[in-house]
Parts: sequence; C-alpha cells; structure tokens
Amino acid sequence: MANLESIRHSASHVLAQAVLRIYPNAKLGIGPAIENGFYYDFELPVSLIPEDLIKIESEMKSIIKENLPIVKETLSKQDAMKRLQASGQTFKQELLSELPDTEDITFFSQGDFSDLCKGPHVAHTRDIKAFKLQKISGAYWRGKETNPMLQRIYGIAFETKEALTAYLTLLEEAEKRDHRKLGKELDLFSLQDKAGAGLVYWHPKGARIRHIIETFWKEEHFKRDYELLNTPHIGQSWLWETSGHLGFYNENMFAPMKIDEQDYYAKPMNCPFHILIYNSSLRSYRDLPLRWAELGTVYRYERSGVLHGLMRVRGFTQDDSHIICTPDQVETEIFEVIKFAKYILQTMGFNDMKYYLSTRPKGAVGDISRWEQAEKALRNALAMENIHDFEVDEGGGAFYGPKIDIKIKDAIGREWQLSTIQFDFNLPDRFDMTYIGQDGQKHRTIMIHRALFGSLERFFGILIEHYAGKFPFWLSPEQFRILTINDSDATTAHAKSTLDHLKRSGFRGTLDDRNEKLGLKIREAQVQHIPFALVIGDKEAQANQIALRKRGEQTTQLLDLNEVTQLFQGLQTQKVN
RNA sequence: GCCGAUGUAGCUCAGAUGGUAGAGCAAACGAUUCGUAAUCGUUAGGUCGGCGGUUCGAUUCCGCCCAUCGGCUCCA
Repeated sequence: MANLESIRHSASHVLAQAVLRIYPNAKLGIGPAIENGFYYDFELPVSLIPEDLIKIESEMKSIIKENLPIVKETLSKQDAMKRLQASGQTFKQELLSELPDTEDITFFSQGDFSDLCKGPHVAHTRDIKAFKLQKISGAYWRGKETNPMLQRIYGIAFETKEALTAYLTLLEEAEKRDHRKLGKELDLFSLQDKAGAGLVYWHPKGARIRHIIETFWKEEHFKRDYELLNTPHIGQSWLWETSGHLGFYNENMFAPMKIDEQDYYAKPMNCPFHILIYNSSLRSYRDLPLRWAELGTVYRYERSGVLHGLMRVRGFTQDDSHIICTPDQVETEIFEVIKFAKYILQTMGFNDMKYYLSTRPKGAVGDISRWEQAEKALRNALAMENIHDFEVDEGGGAFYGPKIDIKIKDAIGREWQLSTIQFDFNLPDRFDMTYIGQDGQKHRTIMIHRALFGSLERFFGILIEHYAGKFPFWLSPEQFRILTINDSDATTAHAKSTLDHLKRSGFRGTLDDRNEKLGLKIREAQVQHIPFALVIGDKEAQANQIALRKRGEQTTQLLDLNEVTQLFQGLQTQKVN
C-alpha cells in the first residue's frame, strides 16, 4: 500500500512532468509533499493564471492514465551533475552541489521525466488516485528574499477520492466560518482600510464579547492573587535601548515620534513598563512572587503582505502577565500557570490541548546552568499537572529563555497556539532587577512572561471560527430576543415586562416589536445566531407564558418567566451551551 | 516588502471594444396586523478604491499609490 507521503510526493513529480510538457523550458525548484498535498516551484517564461491550472491538471491526469512506472536510479554525483547540466536544471544543480560527494545520488524517473530526488515514491503514476491543483503563488527560491521568485503550484492529494472530497468539504466549512466573513455578517468588528491596515475596530457586539472575556479574565486573575497593571502606550527610546528591542526587534517597531526633543516609541511589548514598576521600589524576597497582569495594547509593524483579518494585525491587546519570583518559587508558579491556562481555555470551549516545550537555541543568552534549571522546572511543572505527552522542540526556545506553548484544536480540528509561558534571562539582567534575599544580599529576580490568549484580537478571531458565530450563551452579545406576533395591548405589555424582567436579572436581550411577520423575525434571530427567541402573542399574554425557541431548533417550549430565568441562570453560570 | 489576483450602492454581486452605471438584500416612507427561516409597493442611495496621465470625453486605457485576497518571507 502506497503511503500518503509517497503519493503526494509522486503527485508533485507528475505536476513537474506536466508543466515540463507544456513549458519545456521550465526550470524546476523543489517539489515536496506537504500537509494535505504537495507543491512544486518553477521558473517559467510566463506568469501562470488560474486557468492554467486546469490545463496542467488535465495533463497530469493523462500522465496518471499512462500509468508510467516510477523508477529509481542511483548515480555518482559527477554523473548526476552531467545529467542536470544537460537538462539545464540550474536550481537542481545548486541542490546537488550541496550534497556530500560520497553519497549515491538518486533520481526518480517516469517516462520522459527525471528528477533529482531522494524519494520515496509510489510504483506507478496510476497509484495517484485523488488530487487537485489548488493555487498558484510566488515563492522565493529556497525561501530567501534575495533569491529569484519562482512560481509555486500547490495541490492536494489523498489516498482516495472520498478522502479528497472530505478535505474539500473541510475547506468549505472553514470558509463558512471565516471570522472575516462572520465579523461582517454579525457586525462584530471591522478593519477600516482607509484608516490604516491591520488596526481593529470592535463594533458594539464584538466589544460586548470582549468585555465579557476581559471581565472573566480579570476575575480569574484576582482569584489567583494576580494584580492588574495599566501602563502607557508609548515610552522613550532609552527604555527600548535598555531592553534591547531597538537592536533586535527594531524591524517590528513603528517609527518613533518626537516629543520635546525626545524619541518616543509605541510599545511592541509591555515588559519594560512592568519592569519599571518593579524597579520603582526596593523589593524583598518576602514580596515575591509578584504576579502582574495587564491587558496591554501593543503595536508591531507587520509587513503589509502578512496581515490577515484579526489573526495578524498591527495593533493588538495582549493578555500579558509577568511573574516575578525567586528561583525556588519558579516550579509552582509555572505549574499554577499551566492549570490556569487549562481552566481558562476549557471554559472558553477548547478541550483539546497540546503542550510544547521549547529548549535552548543556539546563540542563547544566560549561562547553561540557568537554562537547565529552567527547563527542568518546566518539565516538572508539566509532570505535576500530569502532562506527559508534550512535544519537545529542541532548540526552539527564544534566545532569552525556554518556554511552554499550549496549542488548542478548534471545532474543525485546526491547531492554534494560544498560551505561552516563557522564562526571561535577558531583561532582568538588562534592567538589573533584584530583590533582597534572606541573607540581606541582592539577588537577580526571575521573570516569566505569560499569556493565556496571546492576543485578544486573534483569540476573538479563533473564537468566532470555533463557534462559527454561534457563541455560547454566556458569551453571546445578544442572548435572547423577544419577538411579538402582533401589537395588541396584551402582547405589548407582556413583551415589555418580560424584557424588563430579564434585563434586570442580568441578561442581554432586545425586543423586536416591529410590524413584521413572525417568520421574518424568527429568520433574523436565527441568522444572527441569537441563542433564544422568545415569542409572545395574545395566547402567551393570556396564559402569562413565553414560547421559547432555541437557536437551531424548530420546536418551541412554553415556559413561564420564572422557568426562562432559571434556564438562563443555569447557562450563564455554567458557561456552557 | 516580493509574486499573482481583486477593489462598482451599507452588504452580495452584474455591467459597458472609452460617451459619467444596474439587480437582490438592507435603508426611508406607505400599505398590510400577520403564529415560528424572507408580506407588498414606492422612494432614495454611487466622484465605479485614491492621485496623476492619454483623450473632445476615463469607472473603462496607461502610470503611481492605498487596501483586500492567496501565497512567499517574518514571528528575535
């Protein structure tokens, strides 16, 4: 049985073969199997347009139909080079020249096509049963901006037609939940293209959800002995020189503004400000740990081409926190943060989490023993929370310290990184953060950066897509809508008193008493994904009841106001739907 | 930033080989008083992303810019 990676890899070869048949002068870049499919990079005399994909795809289909055997050849490096020179494949020559001289060089061929490749591949082209070309894009040769840009063709490939269809359905589903689309439809947020790219405007409904999230976040922090900070949005250049950001983070910072002859920078991070508060008085070991959190809005310059809805923006609010502690407090602090993150994420509706430990990279600051201790603390904290299946990214840590990242899976199985817990061996040194220990001496403080959501904007985007706009009751900006059937005095009075009562009980809702048909009102409530429609007409008014229709359901339930209030109360406090 | 595509009414979109544009929904007004996903009619609404050029005339052709989309790259 051909494995999926071979299928995808072979599909990329078939793609290259098809392109060469159509454009014999094409130069090949690389063509690997990737998640869900494959791509191949080409240098072509013309710019491909989407319609070209159809042509290339049908050429691929005929290659598959020809059922060419895919054969492996082993050549010496010298012979391989000769072959690549003969075919004029300069990019391949470059790849080959970097392979060790001793190695046997393998080529894979099918029919008139032959490619430098280490394999593996399927045996015959007909083993590629289900594929589809997806899109064209530019891609730098070997990912380097100074290199020429090649044209990349992406495709997807699966073992069976069914699997391919299933994947396409998933893509459709993802498109339906796209937060940019839902953000508009549900009037949650906007990006104002004339007022600046990558800057988010939260509309009333989005801002309401954000308020609920923030309130919850703050309350949970207070429960865990955090204190909140508020710090400025701009700071003088010496701060960023001291922190080092002007050196190593400069390209992500907005240009400075001059105020009274001084350069001020919009903050790309909150840490230096928190450190200033820490350093504003002498700290004793008795004061530690300090857990300081801030919903801090930062500004980072992102290149225009990478901006993406709420997921990648230029101004965003981090749910930032710095834990400042002594070395022997580290382990429990991290353990507590992991528990905290887990609780918060689960409450927001994410139950599938994965943990990643990133260790010391090359060129890291701080001595190795500190790193080792820190990594041990991270491992121990994970173990304390009974997390043993975490992945280790060796050398994947930031240069200033190791970290734990938490990724969640959303409702359609996509992974997103949210929480991060990072040691910082850099800033405490640079800002000379100390505390007075039991011995009366100054000691270097430990600083841990930590975010649970990462950025509120991005988290909101993920949340919208996770719920496809159908937010659970406690998060819904409009939890109920009262729909009147007619405008009789009895109906109106009952509707108004119901609204009044529910609002005074702490629920969010509106009254739709427009002169419209019930069908329309129901439809609009459904389209807006309002959790409950409360229908009131003369019958209900007379019986002092409410016909309650739950989002997504076609049936109604007759309840009295008390029962509705209780139902809402339960959903609200349990934070489930 | 780079490659490619796109930008027309609040939204979704149509349209003219250069003679200043249309639909549906939404809106306003009027009629309808209605029982669980769209009642009917009327009206209004646009410097056709921005700036410049060619032209008698540009939303249409050309250039530059801005933004969006798909990638590349980046995420110390």
